[in-house]
Amino acid sequence: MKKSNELPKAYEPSTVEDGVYSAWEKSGVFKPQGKGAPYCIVMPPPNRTGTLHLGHATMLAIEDLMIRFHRMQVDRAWWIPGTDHAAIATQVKVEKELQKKGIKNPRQELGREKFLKKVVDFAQESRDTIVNQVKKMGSSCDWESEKYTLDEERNKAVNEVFTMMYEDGLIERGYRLVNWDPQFQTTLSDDEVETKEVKAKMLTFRYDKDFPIVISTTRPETKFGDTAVAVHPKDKRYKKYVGKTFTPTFCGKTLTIQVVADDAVDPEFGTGALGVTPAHSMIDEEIAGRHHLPMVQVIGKDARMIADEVGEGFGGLTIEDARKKVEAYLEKAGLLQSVEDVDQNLPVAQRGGAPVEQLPMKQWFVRVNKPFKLRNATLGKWKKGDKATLKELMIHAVKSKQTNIVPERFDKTYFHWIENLRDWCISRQIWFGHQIPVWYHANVCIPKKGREKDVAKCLDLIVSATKPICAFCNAEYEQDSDTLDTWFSSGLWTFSALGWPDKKKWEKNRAFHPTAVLETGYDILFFWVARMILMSTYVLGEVPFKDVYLHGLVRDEEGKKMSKSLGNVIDPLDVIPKYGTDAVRLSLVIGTSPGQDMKLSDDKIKGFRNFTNKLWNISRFVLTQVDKTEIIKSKFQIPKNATLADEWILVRLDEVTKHVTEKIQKYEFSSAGEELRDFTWNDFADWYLEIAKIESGKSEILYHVLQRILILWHPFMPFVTEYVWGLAGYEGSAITTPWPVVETKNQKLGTGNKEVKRFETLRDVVVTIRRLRADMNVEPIQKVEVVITGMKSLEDQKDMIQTLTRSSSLQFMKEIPEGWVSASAGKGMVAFNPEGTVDLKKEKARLEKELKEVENYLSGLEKKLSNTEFMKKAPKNIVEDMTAKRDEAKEKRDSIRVRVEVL
RNA sequence: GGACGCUUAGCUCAGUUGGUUAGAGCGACUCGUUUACACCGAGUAGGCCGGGGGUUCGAAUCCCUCAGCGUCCACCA
Repeated sequence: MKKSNELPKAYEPSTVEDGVYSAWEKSGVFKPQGKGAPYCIVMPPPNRTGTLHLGHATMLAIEDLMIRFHRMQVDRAWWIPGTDHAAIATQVKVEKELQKKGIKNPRQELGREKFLKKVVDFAQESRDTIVNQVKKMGSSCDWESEKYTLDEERNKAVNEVFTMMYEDGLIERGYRLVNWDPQFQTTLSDDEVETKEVKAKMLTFRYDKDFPIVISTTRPETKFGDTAVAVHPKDKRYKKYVGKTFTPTFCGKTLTIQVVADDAVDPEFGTGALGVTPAHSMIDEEIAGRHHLPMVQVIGKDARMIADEVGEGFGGLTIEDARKKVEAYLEKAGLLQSVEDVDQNLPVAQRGGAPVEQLPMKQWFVRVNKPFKLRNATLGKWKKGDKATLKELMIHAVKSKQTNIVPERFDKTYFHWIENLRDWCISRQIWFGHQIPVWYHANVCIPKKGREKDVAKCLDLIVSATKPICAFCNAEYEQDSDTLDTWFSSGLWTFSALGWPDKKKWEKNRAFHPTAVLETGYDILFFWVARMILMSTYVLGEVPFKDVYLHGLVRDEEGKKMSKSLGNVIDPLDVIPKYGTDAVRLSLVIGTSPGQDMKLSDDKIKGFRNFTNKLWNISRFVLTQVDKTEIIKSKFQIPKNATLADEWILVRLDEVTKHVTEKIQKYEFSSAGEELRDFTWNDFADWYLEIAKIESGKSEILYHVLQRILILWHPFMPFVTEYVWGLAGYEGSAITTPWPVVETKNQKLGTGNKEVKRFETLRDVVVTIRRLRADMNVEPIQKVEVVITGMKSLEDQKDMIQTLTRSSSLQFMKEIPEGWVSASAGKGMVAFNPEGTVDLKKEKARLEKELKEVENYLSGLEKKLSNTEFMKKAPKNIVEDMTAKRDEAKEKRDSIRVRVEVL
């Protein structure tokens, strides 16, 4: 072990961190230990699309904090790491990379097998990078239980749930309108579609000159697919046409247009008549559904016009070209009434940004509004066999507080999203992902011998993880080529990571589910959190996690989103070598609040780097003061010759310990860290350490306080605390040291406590003495007078001042005025005017005013405390607090009264 | 259009079912380098808590209203 005076003056994180981490990893402490209460966090799996960003770093810092805290509370803490295959995101990434290398159409050119191999290789590389970064952050996760959303076990879970849902009628195949991304040739869920504001032209026109109704649209090219014109039922202008059918010729194509009345139409907008295009607009599809209108698709998967369904000359055109051509046609034919420039919200793909088309397609859907028979007793509300919908389960999970969202206001957002939730399209036309476990019967039936009559019984479709064999004929089954939405597998994450559906593994880990908390950014509340609740309540009948902690997004100094194109990205791997992991972690945890975006700057991280260095130097100093051979390893006890300063620091230490513990439990990490920093820097380093330089015999206390500080800081800054722990020679390692439990039986803590007050007054005196020195010729006696009135007698004052100043080498006033209280103070003297030098009349007036205020305050409190209704519903601690405040105010009132009388 | 959030010191933000004199970090300014630390210490200045109204003995905090900024959802065809 190095001697502390040989330690470098500044903490050098880069020489420390890797060694500390690998020592932890080797010792096996990341695995759940002992027999405490299960405490499990399943890590939100980062996408295997490359590298981690600060959002991930935030997630890791907070989760590691919670895990370490609970591990030290001797819970069976288990943090399961993993990565997400991220289906479309990863595939897109690889396609782009391959295109850069000159392969224009990677999927066509390579074929499914070769292309998938490329994606899998890339995903593996990403995984290795990510794991490295996660370790760099100091994350104490159990690497031996690492999972992947696309590994074999997770695939089993996916197939199992798919089958269950299919059997329950919750998954069905249907020909419906879906979001289609023409760029990547796949469907998208509603959540993967964003809107972009663009300038558009709104045309007001007739289909042809004989058609009686004028309509408006920004998408004239889709009008080939119109099958109706809808008007409001009460609109007098169009009443005579409702129910009639027309056959106008629109740009060379004959349409069949019914006029229908529907409440969804706003009579005030445009002409009050809406051309209904069921195949290319969700709203129109709904209207069409109500009136049983046919659906005519005019745009194909390639985002070009379908030749058979449009007028001559329009087939094969791109949407843009067709739009221009329709407009030109209408104008030429004199059908165009007006053209107006409008702002339009264009749906675009979240990834890639291409405009999304709404097309009717045969796809797989999860039905969220369909009642089904529950397989388990669910959420304590439903019995096995009861009927409910998935939506109802999702709502009840949060309404009943079985899952708590922090901060609470996101409840509303969550409920609102669920209420508007439509069936979830889960099939994707991409290759990378869980292939849909559905098999289709080949068209040609070649009957097996003797089963000729049964051929009619051949099943068209079988849901199965493995290739089925037809009982009646020799036709082969072919698996659906589509894959599942990536969120389908992530929805199962909490329990699939714990081994479900494997019976043995699941039974072994059953106690860890529901997991303790899900910590993630609020931006994926819908994508993921809601779907995990859906899956877990459906499959297991219980919530996936007890709490949800949502952190804010990390933005740059100007509040902009960090993005590569803006060049304002702070890469965790850049700042970690510069300032150390501990500093980066602190800057992501302190000065932030849940659900609120945070701005991060280099200066902020630098500030916390300074703090880690402060802690380092505190330790260095303490270790020079301590002769470890003298320190007995038995339990720390307050020395018999303890001074007031000693008692004060120890009382504060317990107080801070208690507060920090409570705050972490309440997810108030920032506040906990701030209080701890204030104590460490202001109380311990700047004040107590200074006294310890002069007063001897403090080594035990110094050693004890340092130990406690290291423990309390450990979840926030694991590396420096662990390293110092070792240097200081404390028993074991910081990571496994039990969290201190503060005895509060005989020692009431809190700011109202008399003892604490006394010590604090004492500290104020010290501070004032320092000020006195600084302002030696200014005589700021009045301020000192205020401090002295807090003490009971002159004897007390003398005693206290002596105690204090013994520890001070400061110089004080040269001459002591008559009548002042004086005390020896090391090399000099310190003096106070007990009466103060204030104007007595002014002072009396001031006191009377103060008295009035206090009396007022007191009567308000008493009024409230005598209010029976308030007393009934008010929580105990509030009442206690108010009572204490009342007593305190009473005391103050009495003391002021006395002083007023004297004057 | 609906919902949510933000507005507090020059900057970044705390402020716990209303409580006495509104806090911290950074920055600014003054002073200080003698043995833990200049990645330091001791101090100082700086606030009509976005505007207006209300409830209350008492409001940054609760209610109403207006304004600016931001986010999400839905979308008008």
